Amino acid sequence: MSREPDPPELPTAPRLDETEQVFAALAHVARRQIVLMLSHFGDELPSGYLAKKLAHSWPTTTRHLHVLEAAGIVEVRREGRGSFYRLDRERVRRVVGTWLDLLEPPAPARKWQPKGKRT
Amino acid sequence: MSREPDPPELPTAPRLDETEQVFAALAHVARRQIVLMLSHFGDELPSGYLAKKLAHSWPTTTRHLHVLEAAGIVEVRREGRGSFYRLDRERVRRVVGTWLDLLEPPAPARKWQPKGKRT
DNA sequence: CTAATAATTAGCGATCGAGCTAATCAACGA
DNA sequence: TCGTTGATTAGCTCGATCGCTAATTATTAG
Repeated sequence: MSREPDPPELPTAPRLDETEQVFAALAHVARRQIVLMLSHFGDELPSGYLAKKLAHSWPTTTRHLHVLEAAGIVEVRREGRGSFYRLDRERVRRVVGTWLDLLEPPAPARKWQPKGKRT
Repeated sequence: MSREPDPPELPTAPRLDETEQVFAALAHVARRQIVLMLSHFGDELPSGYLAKKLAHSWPTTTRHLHVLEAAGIVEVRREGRGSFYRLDRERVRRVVGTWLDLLEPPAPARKWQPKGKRT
């Protein structure tokens, strides 16, 4: 059975811990700024460049980058003495977007009513 | 000039501290659960109902609700000895959604290049 | 080899967040 | 009035997070 050589774009629903990590990572303003900087650039940025912008010390930025990396939000490519970070836009969109979609009100908008009060 | 008597739905861009509060509030799984419960119900839920579901003590739930309220994500209505919480769906959608939209790549996808390396 | 640059790791102090129990407040029912 | 129920407030502890400086690693330049 050789239908598709590789499922190319099946955006599986985010796992629970994925959601956890991504939302936790995005909770800090510095990390959201990093994400936006990477996004605005479209490509990859070196660690030092980000560190300079962030009004924090470089090691602090490094740690934020680690948090983002652990959450799968960014990937790093090492070359020479440089570290180049790249945003996984899809992942952020998928995890956050999917969660946001859950906010749509369900069909008939059930209403809570006090227990044991029937009729 | 009487065009519209009242701007009915001008979703102003989220303020910076709004984004901060909302993202911080959504960073905790229990609070995201509360939001989803409220959303799924469509209407309002009493504090005790939420507390029972959450596998935490009631005071802990109370505090989570306060965080959500401070972020403007939920509103509370007191009646008798009950507290009824309601979700502000629009606010969540607006703040999170707007931020998510910033992730769209800008037009030509600029690329970073090392400084002082011209030509 | 040595100096300089890019980046991370180590480790510290301060603060914040989240959980709990106990105490308190407010409204209702008997 | 008195007890019960719904809910919050007070106060504590533990652990995680965040920021920093100093030290370390690794690569490149001279």
